[in-house]
Amino acid sequence: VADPLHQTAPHTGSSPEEAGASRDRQLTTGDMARLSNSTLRTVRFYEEEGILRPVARTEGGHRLFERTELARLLLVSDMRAAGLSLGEIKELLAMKSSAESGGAAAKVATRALAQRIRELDEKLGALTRLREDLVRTASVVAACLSCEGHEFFPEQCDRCAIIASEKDPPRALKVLWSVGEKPLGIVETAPAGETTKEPE
Amino acid sequence: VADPLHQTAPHTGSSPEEAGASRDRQLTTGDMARLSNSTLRTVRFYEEEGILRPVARTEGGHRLFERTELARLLLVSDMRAAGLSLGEIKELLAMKSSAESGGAAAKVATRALAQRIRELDEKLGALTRLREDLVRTASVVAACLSCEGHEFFPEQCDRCAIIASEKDPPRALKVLWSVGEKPLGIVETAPAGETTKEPE
DNA sequence: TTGCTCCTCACGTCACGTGAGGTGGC
DNA sequence: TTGCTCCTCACGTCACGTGAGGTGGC
Repeated sequence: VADPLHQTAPHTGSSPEEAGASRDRQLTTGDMARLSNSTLRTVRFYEEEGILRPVARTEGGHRLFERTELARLLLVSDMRAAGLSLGEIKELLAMKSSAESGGAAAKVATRALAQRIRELDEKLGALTRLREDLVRTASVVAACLSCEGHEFFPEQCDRCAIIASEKDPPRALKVLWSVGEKPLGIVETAPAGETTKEPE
Repeated sequence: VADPLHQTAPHTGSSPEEAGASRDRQLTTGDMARLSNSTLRTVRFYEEEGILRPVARTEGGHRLFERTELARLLLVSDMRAAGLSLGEIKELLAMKSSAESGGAAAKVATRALAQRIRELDEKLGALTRLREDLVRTASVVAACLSCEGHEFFPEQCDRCAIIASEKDPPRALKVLWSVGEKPLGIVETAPAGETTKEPE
């Protein structure tokens, strides 16, 4: 909802010609964060972790990055979003430089990449199944939009014809729409009669 | 590699008839963990968070769960794997019980589910793009398998014909296979001559 | 001179992991 | 009686988030 970084337009200079937003100029920490949709803190943290390295600092101490570091950050961000830990990502980044020859590096990299691709396929499968489950759930729940003052509503929807007639209902429907939950504050030893006020 | 829970067979009793692994028997914390591929700690943590609730305890203090709680745990696990926070998941789980009528609940749920489905689509897109990038990278790197003692190897692979001839190379190739990195221990002010020992 | 950007600590948070030390049930 | 399972604290970890207080550059 609220974006983590002040998402103002990056280069609101007068003319795009002279505004200095040109290619292959060095990037600040803020540029890196904006262009990768991450945060200042993340860029600095990745530097601490040895994943990114600024080429220089201004005399004021501001970091300056090459554009290749942005590509690196973008790859790391995507791999993090795919669920890899920073340790696993570091291994991938270090594969080539820790090999003795090109052939050795290629062998290690081929294996590792194939493994990561298999894992991505598994994850894509899981997310797709969840998606289908939610889609089917939403289409059933849409039939409840006109449910007002129904005798079954909060506690016994599973006895309602709309829900009960579903053969092989999606899991999210079973979990979200079956017996209502009372997550906290259940008072089982409460004296009966205080709960419902009957009109006198 | 090593599975987090001791993955022994759950019910190694004599005959499957009498071994008591039947349907709708109550589940222990360990059953819940095994059947959801999570851990004892996670099940307990979800109880602390109000997401799961055991129906009872044995006199020894062991938790007992209904089978519906397993479905709940499975849904929560999948949503966590999809990147939702426990706070977001709790909101989804509480939607129905916090609504006034069936229609109101359905309205809230329809909106929320549609939103989550959109987010899943975005995530699926991102993971698919990463997958394609890795696949293309692997297919290029496969050509390096026979690279031995090459003049360009560690530092100048981007000048090698195999790499340079790629028009629009995948990002992972650029990051993983361009100029080699020396992540730690760069000594720029080192006195020259100590690094390489020349035979006398 | 005024904002906006970036800096360095340093403590907080989220979702668990990982023992320590003890009991339970077949 | 012996294992294996489960229990309750309680501290650790990973990947950052979030101020506090200060400087920088157009």
